[in-house]
Amino acid sequence: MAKQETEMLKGILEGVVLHALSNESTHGYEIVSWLREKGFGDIAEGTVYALLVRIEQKGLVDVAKAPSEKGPSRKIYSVNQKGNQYLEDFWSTWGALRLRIENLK
Amino acid sequence: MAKQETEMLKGILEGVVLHALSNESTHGYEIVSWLREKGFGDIAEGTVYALLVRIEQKGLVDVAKAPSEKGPSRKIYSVNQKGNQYLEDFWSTWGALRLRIENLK
DNA sequence: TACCACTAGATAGTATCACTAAGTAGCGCG
DNA sequence: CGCGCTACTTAGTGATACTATCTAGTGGTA
Repeated sequence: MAKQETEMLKGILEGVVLHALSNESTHGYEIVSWLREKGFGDIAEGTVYALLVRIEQKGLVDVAKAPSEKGPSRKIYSVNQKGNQYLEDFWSTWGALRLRIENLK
Repeated sequence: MAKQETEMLKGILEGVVLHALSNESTHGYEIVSWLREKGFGDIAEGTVYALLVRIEQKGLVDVAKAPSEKGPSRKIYSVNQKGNQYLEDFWSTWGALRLRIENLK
């Protein structure tokens, strides 16, 4: 991936994934393919799984185990109250930053 | 500063400063106050100076020494060819990312 | 059976970047 | 002389995305 994009994604990817989970609780593998659909195709799987562990440890999501027809059991992540609060902050921070950047040009 | 914003700035601040320098070559202290004007008020001085060293080492800017009426001599940074290329990439990366994010909502 | 492809997740180590905190240094003013 | 402003430097920290590799289960196929 382009190095610039890698750095820009910092602090953003977490919000993006959380946003996805707030629409529909699901598991890591599904998130990865969802990201690819949304144009974040170059993101490494390892990055996503690490991120999921992180938001779990921060207490932003609840986790449930679910069996899979094909493959190891899944971990289903769903955004909880704290996660929704975080998500709200994320969007407002993003909006403010976006505005300031656009005003530069 | 809010932790979310700190992370979001990664990879962006560099482009912002480079953009400022492309409009007018100037020195670190001036950049800091320019950033404050533009709404990036919470950015620590140390951060800016470290960033300037970085882009200098990357060869994105040329540096000239200039005396100051009041205080130690200044280092005047000006964007060179490589820096302009980097800046172009920065804006295109930013534009693409911004679009993808906005499309999520 | 042996192998491969796909699903699903974990882990160890690295690089980058913004941060805090503290310092150096020159100048003018009361 | 001490204070405030200008101007830059440095050491150390924390967060995050990266690469690369690993474990594991299921089904298909030569």
